Amino acid sequence: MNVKELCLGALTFGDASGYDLKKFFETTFSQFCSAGFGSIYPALAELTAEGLVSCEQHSQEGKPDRKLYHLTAAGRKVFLRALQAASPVHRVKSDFLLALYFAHLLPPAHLQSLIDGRIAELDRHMQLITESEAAPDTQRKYSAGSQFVRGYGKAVMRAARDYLCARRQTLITSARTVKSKPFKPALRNGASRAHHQQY
Amino acid sequence: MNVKELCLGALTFGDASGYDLKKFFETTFSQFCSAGFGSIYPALAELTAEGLVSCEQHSQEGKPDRKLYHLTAAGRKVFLRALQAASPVHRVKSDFLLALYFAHLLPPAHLQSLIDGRIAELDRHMQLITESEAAPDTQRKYSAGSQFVRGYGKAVMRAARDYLCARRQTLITSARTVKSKPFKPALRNGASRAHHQQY
DNA sequence: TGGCCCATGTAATCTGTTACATGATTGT
DNA sequence: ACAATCATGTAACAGATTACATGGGCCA
Repeated sequence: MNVKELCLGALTFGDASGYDLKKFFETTFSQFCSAGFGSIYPALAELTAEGLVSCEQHSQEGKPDRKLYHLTAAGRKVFLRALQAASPVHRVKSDFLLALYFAHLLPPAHLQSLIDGRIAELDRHMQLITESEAAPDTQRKYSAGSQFVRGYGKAVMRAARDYLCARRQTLITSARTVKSKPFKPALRNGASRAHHQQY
Repeated sequence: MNVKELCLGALTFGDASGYDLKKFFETTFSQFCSAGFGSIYPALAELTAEGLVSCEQHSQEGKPDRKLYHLTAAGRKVFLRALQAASPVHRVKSDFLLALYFAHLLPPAHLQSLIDGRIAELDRHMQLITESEAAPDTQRKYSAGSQFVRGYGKAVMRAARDYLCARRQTLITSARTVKSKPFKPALRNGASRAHHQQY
């Protein structure tokens, strides 16, 4: 799913401007995707050219003009097709976990702030979900799918938070001890047939 | 963290070829990143040109030649610096969750296979982690960081699995009922100042 | 007065994916 | 006979990030 399809999907919930879509992605879709203006605006232009969305310009007092985009019948069809055709890949890209993997190379203080920061981030994110559940906004908030995904997010983040809290100290102390005795085994099982000078 | 830095990191555990690194990323690093040959080989070439890794060619009988890469002192320094400088972003990109968000637009059977498939994937992944913990391989497997990350993965995946199993039926049934009464509220709070024909 | 919100867009750059090209060996 | 493993690479392409450019209103 690229930004174009993401925009189509968001527009199934109603008309919106590029600016609105960015906000929407940041809040409602933030658990599983992200997109910046640099990809949203070109995407909307292309979708308009393809006839998958229509666009109306609106003048506002004291604010810049807005372009309100609307999903066309063709756009809806394309989105539904894409939704069913896409292989449901779930991918995590985390410099946080990468850093933790190399705990033995990091100062304990850095490790600590890394984990504490992540816990705070998780708390903030879970808080936002809870608030969005409480606040009466649009009907979309109560759709089965959105409820399910919010629940999923909370469950997974809660587990992450619990794990981080429980194992935090263990990691920091054991990383410190391991640090003193460095090891460098070969990455592969087969014995290396040549040797390097720098060892 | 890009592929170049990822390669440097992997090479802190010992010398390896591009092919080895791919395997390594697929197994050990799979929880938080991924990389294909198309990025690994160019990355290694660039790192060699920059003097961050050194390279030795090895002839093998019955197998293609291998280029064994070795982290230089400069490379190690660059990696440590990058590791501490990087903002520890944790990002999820999931067409699976996106699809579930639009449960009201999908046939129940499709929804079911989506969730069942994901559960199977989680089981497989958790199984792989458990196996890698049991199998005695290199010392790296027992480093504090790798243990921590494996535990994290298992905890989070377990929570995801539990949630999916518990709410699966609820989603499928309630998505079906919502489907019959479509709604289209505006995406933003402010009332729209113009109207479209296609409604 | 400084910074954030609203609002749209372009252009350069970075990064990674996909497909192609080659080729011997081993297992089913 | 066919697929998989081992092994390295290139080139075209897709996709997204980043920085830039513009400009009024609002709040502390």
